[in-house]
Amino acid sequence: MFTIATWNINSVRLRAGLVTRLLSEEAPDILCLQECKSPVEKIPAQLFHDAGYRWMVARGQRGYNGVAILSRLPISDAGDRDYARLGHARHVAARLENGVTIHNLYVPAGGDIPDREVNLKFGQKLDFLTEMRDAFHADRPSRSILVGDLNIAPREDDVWSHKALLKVVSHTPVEVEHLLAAQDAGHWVDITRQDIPEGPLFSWWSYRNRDWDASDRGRRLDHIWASADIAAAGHASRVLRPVRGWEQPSDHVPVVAAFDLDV
DNA sequence: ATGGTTGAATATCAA
Repeated sequence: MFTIATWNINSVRLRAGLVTRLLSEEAPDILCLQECKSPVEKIPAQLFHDAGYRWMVARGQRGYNGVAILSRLPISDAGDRDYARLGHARHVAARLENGVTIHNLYVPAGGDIPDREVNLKFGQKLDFLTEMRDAFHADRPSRSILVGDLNIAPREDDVWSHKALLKVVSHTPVEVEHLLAAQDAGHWVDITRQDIPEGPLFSWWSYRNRDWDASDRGRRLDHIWASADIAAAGHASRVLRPVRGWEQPSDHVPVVAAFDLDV
């Protein structure tokens, strides 16, 4: 058995202390981070190493984006893809010794206006998802886990108000359609919803709310998927809501799952 | 309809 967590950390250097707190309190075998906002060489890898996470596979750039996989189980670098040719550090993959591949993704947020004719970023988001679909169609994943900030809340109960968010980027029908097409192409199973089929499970709350907890205007943007061949091994999903209340928090909280597979 | 906050890098851009 092993456990895996995904967390958009919104600066791995500013929040290195929150990362070590999570490693200490939750001790996932693997932690996938997004929005590290750091070149790889400036990620505090030694700190994580000293906390028992001796392996790291990462991609980074100055100021924006950035993804990292920390692990206390041995992992090897399994490459990356530049979906939609944006030149951004938004994907990295690692492989466990048991042959399981971990994909860590940070899908573009997509800007404010959900119309690719007037908002370049929205088009890039859709293109990114289309290329994910095509890649999974060309090479159907097996013994694979895909996690990350997918920046889309696909279901009605993945947002605080389906009606209010239908025209808000992250919950528009065209985005949901693109996300589900990528999921279907890879025969990916949403492990969080396999475990917890109904009800709100928000993983993100805006910084712009006076009281995130009381108003609870959240969205489920962070996901854990598994390829169909290993989906039955996934269980014990959790969304760590209290982390949003930690000192100087990220606007996202970790999502966790366990897999009953030999390591 | 609007504005609200945060981080990186240092004037804005991205989220």
